[in-house]
Amino acid sequence: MPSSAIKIRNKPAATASISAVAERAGVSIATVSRVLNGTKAVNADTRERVESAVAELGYRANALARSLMRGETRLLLVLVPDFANPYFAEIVKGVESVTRANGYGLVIADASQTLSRDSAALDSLYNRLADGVISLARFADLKPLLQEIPDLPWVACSEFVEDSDVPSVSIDHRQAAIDAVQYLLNRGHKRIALLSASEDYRWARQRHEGYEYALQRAGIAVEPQLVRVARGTDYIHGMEAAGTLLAMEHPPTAVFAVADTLAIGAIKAFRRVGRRVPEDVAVLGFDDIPVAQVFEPALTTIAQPVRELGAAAAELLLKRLAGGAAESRTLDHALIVRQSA
Amino acid sequence: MPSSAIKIRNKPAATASISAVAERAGVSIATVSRVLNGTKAVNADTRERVESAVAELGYRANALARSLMRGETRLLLVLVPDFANPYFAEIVKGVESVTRANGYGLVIADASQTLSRDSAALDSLYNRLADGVISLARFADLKPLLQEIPDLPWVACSEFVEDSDVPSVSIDHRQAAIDAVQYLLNRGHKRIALLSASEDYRWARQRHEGYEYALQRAGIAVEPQLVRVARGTDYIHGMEAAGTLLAMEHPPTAVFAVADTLAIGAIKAFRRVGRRVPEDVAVLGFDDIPVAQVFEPALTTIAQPVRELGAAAAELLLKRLAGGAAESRTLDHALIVRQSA
DNA sequence: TTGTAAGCGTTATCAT
DNA sequence: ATGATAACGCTTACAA
Repeated sequence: MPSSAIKIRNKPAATASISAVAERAGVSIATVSRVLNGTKAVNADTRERVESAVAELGYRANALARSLMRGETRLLLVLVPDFANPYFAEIVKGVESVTRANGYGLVIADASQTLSRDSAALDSLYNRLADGVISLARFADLKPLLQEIPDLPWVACSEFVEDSDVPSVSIDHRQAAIDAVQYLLNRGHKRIALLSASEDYRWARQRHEGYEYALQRAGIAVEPQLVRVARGTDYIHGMEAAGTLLAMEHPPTAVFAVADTLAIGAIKAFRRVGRRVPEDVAVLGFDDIPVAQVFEPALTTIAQPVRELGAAAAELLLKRLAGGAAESRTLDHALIVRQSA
Repeated sequence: MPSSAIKIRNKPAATASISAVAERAGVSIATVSRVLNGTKAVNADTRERVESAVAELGYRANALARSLMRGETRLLLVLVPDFANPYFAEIVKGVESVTRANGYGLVIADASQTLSRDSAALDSLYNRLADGVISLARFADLKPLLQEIPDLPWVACSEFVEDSDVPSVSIDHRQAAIDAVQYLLNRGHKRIALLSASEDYRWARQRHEGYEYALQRAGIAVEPQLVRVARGTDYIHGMEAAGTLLAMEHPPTAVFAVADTLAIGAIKAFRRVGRRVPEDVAVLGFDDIPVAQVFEPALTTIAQPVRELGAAAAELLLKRLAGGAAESRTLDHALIVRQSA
């Protein structure tokens, strides 16, 4: 016995292939394939022989070879712009609940800017590895991405692709923003600021539009100084962007943030300069992320049916893969009134 | 299962194959392969012909076939127990930063309980699809998982596998807990409660051990009533578990929570019954998640080098794939003092 | 330098 | 019911 007592590699032969199983069971590889897939009738005793050979060898079919033959991988590619965002995480869970039930696996890939820029990367990594794509990627990244994986069924979730036949699942971001601002108007606010995010996200632009529409509908002029665009969607970006808001000559009495993280950042910034929320400034968020209800003041916000969004996107894609025509869907949002506004 | 109505297995030249390129360029497929991979010298003009044929046809090599031949996929499987947890998300980012630089792609899979239970699922979905595995899965799920993908190099991150040669990357959870509790002791606290999580997570157990050790070392007896185990790691679970803590006859003056989410939940629960943090009860968390510094009071907590954890795990695995011996690593943690304790 | 051909591990189409 | 055998799209000796 060598002293290197470690190396517990019980698998001496690398991997058993189908031919090894066939040999051991004394049948042809075709028969093995049949019992594995239950594709055709096989005698009870031969089936048993094959099955025990499989067990003894610890055989597992090579997914690569199988997919190559079948022309399908039963894998779906999910493009996520930011793992750290719980919003996307929830959507993925929704996606997974339906794909798993249908025997599909998920390949989740980071569709961050770096990847989107270097178009070849995505292709060389995942080309032909998935049967379809569900994308949560930024609007701005979507088109280049789409070119990279052209001949695959796509479904966009939360975002959408203009001038294309890519179906999408989303809430009506514009209408949701209108509802949010209208709520603030109803509470008597006249000077309402917008804390927006990069409009590389289509939803940011749409919420922005809703904000302006609601204001104009109420006969209130949109003041450019009241619109701040955060450099990202983290708490810190909300703090930054909201920082100077209250230093204005005529500060806003309410703020509509296009994301809860930005809203919380803003609240934090306001507190630092001694303002209270909602007494001095009302703050309304978007997304209803988990902290929203635990933060103090608890966030008044727009909730998206995140899980359902993901599930619907998956259903759409599966339907499309099955040859059916998939139509875009719009799901309902809801205004959740808590304490911050 | 599909309702066998229609089997549209039409592959009407959906994608150009290597032979199409060869034909168009007037060369053999071998030559095409060579210019694609730069594996051997090719005449300048033939190379050009091939390249333009590739461009015209929009040809992209089929990753499946290529991997089947090469015996490697250049894909790494990352097992994540919970997408919604930003802690794991950050680790994945760390992993990605190094894998991307080395030309490896990531297949991120949900290693939730459901998947771990049904062992066949993991195998049938991802078998042979990855060259190696980085697992963030729960300790309790790890072993069954490991059996499913036996002949693949594994690296555990944050968790580890006892009695195996699976290398791991982690901080010293036990020592971190000792540091945390010692800090509270130094501040004069004698009655310190533990808010723990399911010990399906090995780190939960280790932090628990550290808690007990630090107390005993200080000559303080461990009181079972002061130890509460939350049913999960969400905010709500922290609220639940901490709820009755202050209703005790001799309530604790400080709480050490094994996760920031639990800590925040606890603070929320304490506030509900009119207690102030840190004046009435000090609360110390773990992980330093993004909200920790924005929440009020800002969380005193133990920070893990999350990004580095992921990067180190990836480096370990890559090294192992390259044939080298990979050794487990322990990274440093840090106590971050803010306001809650 | 280039082409021929033998696999890689499956599934699918024939016969038998 | 079972067995040859031809794909699937690629890489890589081995020839030419």
